[in-house]
Amino acid sequence: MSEIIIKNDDFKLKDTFDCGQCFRWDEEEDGSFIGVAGNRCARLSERDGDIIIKSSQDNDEDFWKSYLDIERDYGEIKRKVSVNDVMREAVSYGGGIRILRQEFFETLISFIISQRSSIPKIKSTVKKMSERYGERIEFEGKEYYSFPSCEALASLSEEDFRSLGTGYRAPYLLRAAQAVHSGDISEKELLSLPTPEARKRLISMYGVGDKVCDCVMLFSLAKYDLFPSDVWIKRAMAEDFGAEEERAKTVGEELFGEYSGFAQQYLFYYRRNGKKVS
DNA sequence: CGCCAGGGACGAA
DNA sequence: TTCGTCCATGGC
Repeated sequence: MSEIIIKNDDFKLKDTFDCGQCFRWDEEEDGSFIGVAGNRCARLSERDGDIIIKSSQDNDEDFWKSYLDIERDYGEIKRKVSVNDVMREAVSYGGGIRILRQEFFETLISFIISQRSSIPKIKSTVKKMSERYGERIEFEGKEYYSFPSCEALASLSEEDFRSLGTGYRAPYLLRAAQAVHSGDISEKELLSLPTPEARKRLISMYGVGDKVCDCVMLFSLAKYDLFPSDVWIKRAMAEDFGAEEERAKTVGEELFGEYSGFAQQYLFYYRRNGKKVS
């Protein structure tokens, strides 16, 4: 058990955990968040502008600094993406967003589950999967479960996935777990590749399309020069940037370059959770 | 390009 | 209560 204090002006727990990038964090009555990352559980709270981390593991500061992307200067990012009034409003609304550095396998599986689903449903499916096939973690007198390893999931049957409520995604999930377990898809290789090449590798996987591919690269592989585009983003790009919907991704990436992923998160969170225009 | 795939949540009727 | 629609899509 350890307590870590992190000072950071550009960080709000709610913005970061509610912007749709993660499925393992829940808000408590007192405004703190409890979640599981790797094989530890933690409670994060805000006090006087600081972030307080109570982790189930000792000497855990390095992990959290990486997971929470603490070393990055988000002030600079916010200035770079503030290219017009809409982006200034988006940044002002969700200025506490940080892009988490999540585990590759967990992110891949979670975003395959996420297709054509809703956040509460995805969260409950990931939780059930972890309870069945993950490792138990005790924290503050309660039980939590780590996300299952690729070994654990690769040995399941399609029916096992179906019984978790994953529906038609079951074969995608099984094949993805097997691909990672066999080393056919490796995080190490993907990290070493530039975005276009990593994208080709990921999108060649059965059940991984444009959207899932971009989310995995952005949320777990620290590739920021991509602009994940879904219906909300397409709508926003059409209304706020005059881009044709099918060109949303291209226009976003041309406009924001290496900051595309950050820009997309501010815009998405603002349009989806914040004040709506028109 | 168009259709379909589970299933749950949510609002309208 | 029931029905229609939506949901951070992708395969065929």
